[in-house]
Amino acid sequence: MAEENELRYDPAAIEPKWQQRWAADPTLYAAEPVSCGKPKYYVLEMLPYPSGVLHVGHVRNYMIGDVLARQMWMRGYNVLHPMGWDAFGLPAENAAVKNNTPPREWTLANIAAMKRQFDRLCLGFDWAREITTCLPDYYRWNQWFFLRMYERGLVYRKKSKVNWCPECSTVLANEQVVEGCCWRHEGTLVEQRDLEQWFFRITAYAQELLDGLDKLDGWPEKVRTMQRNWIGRSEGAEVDFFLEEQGLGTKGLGAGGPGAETTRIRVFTTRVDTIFGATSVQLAPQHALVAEFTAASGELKAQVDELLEQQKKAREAGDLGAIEKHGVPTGRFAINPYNGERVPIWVANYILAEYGTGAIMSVPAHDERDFEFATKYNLPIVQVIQPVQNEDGAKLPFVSEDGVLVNSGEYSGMSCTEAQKALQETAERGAFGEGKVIFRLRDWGVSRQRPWGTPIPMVYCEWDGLVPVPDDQLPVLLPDKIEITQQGSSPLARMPDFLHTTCPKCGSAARRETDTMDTFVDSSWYFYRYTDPKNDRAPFDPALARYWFPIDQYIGGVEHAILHLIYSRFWTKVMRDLGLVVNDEPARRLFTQGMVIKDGAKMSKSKGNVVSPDEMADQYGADATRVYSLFAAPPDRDLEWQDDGVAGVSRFLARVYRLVVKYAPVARSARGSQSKTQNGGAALKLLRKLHQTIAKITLDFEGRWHFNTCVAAIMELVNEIQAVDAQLAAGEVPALVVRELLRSLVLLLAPFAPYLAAELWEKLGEEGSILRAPWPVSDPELAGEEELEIPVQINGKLVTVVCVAADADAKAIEAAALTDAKVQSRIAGKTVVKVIVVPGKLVNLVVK
RNA sequence: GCCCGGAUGGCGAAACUGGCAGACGCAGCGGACUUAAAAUCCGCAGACUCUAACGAGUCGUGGGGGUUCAAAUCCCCCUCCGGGCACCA
Repeated sequence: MAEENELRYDPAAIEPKWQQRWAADPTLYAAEPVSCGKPKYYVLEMLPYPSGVLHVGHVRNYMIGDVLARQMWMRGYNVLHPMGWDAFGLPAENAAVKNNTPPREWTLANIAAMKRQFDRLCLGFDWAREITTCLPDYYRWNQWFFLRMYERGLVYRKKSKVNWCPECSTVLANEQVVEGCCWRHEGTLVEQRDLEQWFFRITAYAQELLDGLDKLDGWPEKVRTMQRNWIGRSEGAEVDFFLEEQGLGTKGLGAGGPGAETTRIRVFTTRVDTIFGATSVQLAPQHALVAEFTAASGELKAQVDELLEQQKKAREAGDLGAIEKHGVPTGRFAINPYNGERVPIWVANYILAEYGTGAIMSVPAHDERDFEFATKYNLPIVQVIQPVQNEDGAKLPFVSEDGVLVNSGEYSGMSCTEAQKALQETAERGAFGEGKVIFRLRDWGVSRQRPWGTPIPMVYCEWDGLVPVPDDQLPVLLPDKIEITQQGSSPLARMPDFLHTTCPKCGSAARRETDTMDTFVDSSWYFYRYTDPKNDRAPFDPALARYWFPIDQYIGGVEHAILHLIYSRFWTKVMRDLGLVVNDEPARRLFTQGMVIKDGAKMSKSKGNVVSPDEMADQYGADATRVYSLFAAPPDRDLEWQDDGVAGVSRFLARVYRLVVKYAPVARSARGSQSKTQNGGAALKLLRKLHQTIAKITLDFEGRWHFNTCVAAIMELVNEIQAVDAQLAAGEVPALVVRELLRSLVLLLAPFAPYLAAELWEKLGEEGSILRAPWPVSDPELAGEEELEIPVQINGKLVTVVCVAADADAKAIEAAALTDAKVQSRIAGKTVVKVIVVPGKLVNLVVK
């Protein structure tokens, strides 16, 4: 038996010791070569932005991934568990202005600090594969991809309305605008500006991105739904209404050809079957035709300007949906191509120029919004669909799709679906429309007017125009010294050394593109670089990517559901089409962890409720911090952080330490082998509990990831061992059993509390690193109970519990229940109507 | 408005296929050890009622209804909280 003073658990001594030992052997966390013959497992947590201030909310997902990685190592998988830094971005520029430190210096210092924190928490990353996106050996491949995509027409430049955040002093992608505000600056309204911008043609993959979601059954339904909504597929038809030339009736009918757009108005509708009920055409204020109308009428122009102003205000208020509908009649008319009906053309503030064709037909009888508008402005309402089931007639059948057409000429009598098909065919034959699928998804605007990002590898030459930088001139390096300014165009444009270059084609003086790429470009493909991080001839070796991809388990916050997670899906498809990868999707399974809450709010610096992992580790140890994070709630749920809880876990770890150290000499003395059936009494009970615990934890790892109940199961096991301490101390439990118990206990604990487990592994005299020790296997024979306690209910209420043999059949259980004294007294004088016996579970007597 | 989650003791939670509700832990209470305290160990602990006590009974998983021998779990309706989407034609 060990001395008292050896029994004190001191993480401050144990943890640095093992941290140092493991740092000296980086192969411990390294993935093995692809030829190792083991099954591969790629577990990845989303790479962090190195902000320098880390709280326990940030590290929760790394702990989840780390526990998983450690268990997979022990189960004999070739595990890839890398980490890197999403190191470009605005905070570095802001810090640069504030502290007068270059962004690069600030960023690299933060990375060093965060890396130290990660190591302290024993997050087992393969640092040999570390990537830092702000370094040229990484971002040159952003440029390389940009050029490949440019060659394929997947990158283009155009002038367009873009979202401008005045706080960031740069353009934002649609995905980065949340409720009209910048995603980084809550409350800062995004302005609309007209700028020349670079775009990635993500819309070319819209349908595939949508279809792929059906196959991603390892992703949370919530994320898939959000992406579906974002992509926003609508099936319908485009139809031309003919513009009535003033005084000339329907000239231009069926014309087409050049100039045709001035004689037609193309609308998009998902309900072409209601077209006979169209009583007006509504244009967005920005519609090209509106400009023609207003040119002729100053009064109309003033009215339209007012509509534009209302739209702008609503957009700035962040809620275009709440705009009060206003419209103005243009005094012009359009001709319905199906029935020649003459309908007025209006301009309305709720029509979006950027969706569909920027023009709609208004069918008040069958669309709630059109109904509202028509009622307000006294436009006619014509019903053209008769619902199959006549609801109480007062209500208009706004959206009924299972109706029959009426008042619709030759189409009357058709069902809505039949009519849609027939009407589309007619339009196509008459060349005044077609079936059309449109998406809400827009192309990804990637230009940023900031200096701390990947330079876009393009050159403007007076003679050759836009010229891509040739591959052999990559990377286009950022200047060493960047002078940060917050206003106007990108600071890079004011740095002559960067700006001025020569044309790669003709050699004459030329000017570089000074916009940089959105940082989401960096994170769209980083996980491929981990497979081959040092490659200087290609972004990665396709053979390595083929081995490791797709990612088996991706872990991160749900806030990236439609940013990073849609961009990286797009990127994977592009890379597949470039022949670099064979997988269609980057990650097989996605896990989104819950938030960490403190004092009722999400942990954040601005709320002042952050808990630092360093402080926790100082006070209770890294192991206790880890185990608490996993024990307090299942990983997918929000976690309410309580320092007292960490203290409790720390007490538990101290108990484990004392228990193992106390009986380690017994375990070490064990010799020979013993048949598993030879044990009885306390030894048998302990072995049974042990093997039940192994089975439970193994199952949880494979299935539902309820790591909180895994920890609880280990606690139960420890409690049970401790309960027979007297017998253990008296030597009543064979040394071999003690050895198996302690050894397995330490192994089960190893993924959760790696430092403590390593220390105890050594104390048990075990050879080799516990990081690669095989995961214990549950023996079903030992895990099985001999006797079971069967609850007995009368009329569904628990009365007592009877003990029966584990293999007792229904008859035996029923007999045991009926002969029980308590049961007898309860059923005396009554009739047992029915007996339900569920072997192994319970007995229920129905008594009258 | 629409679509996802969620609601269980004083608190975090557990109950995996409908089968003993509250495992495990925090906070709490009582005891042992100690001159004392800390640490540790042992025990109690959903609410209510009855009983001097041993015990016994009733209620109980946001609310209401239903299915079933049996419901935290399945079905219908409702409330509240969190998240996402929202004139998308």
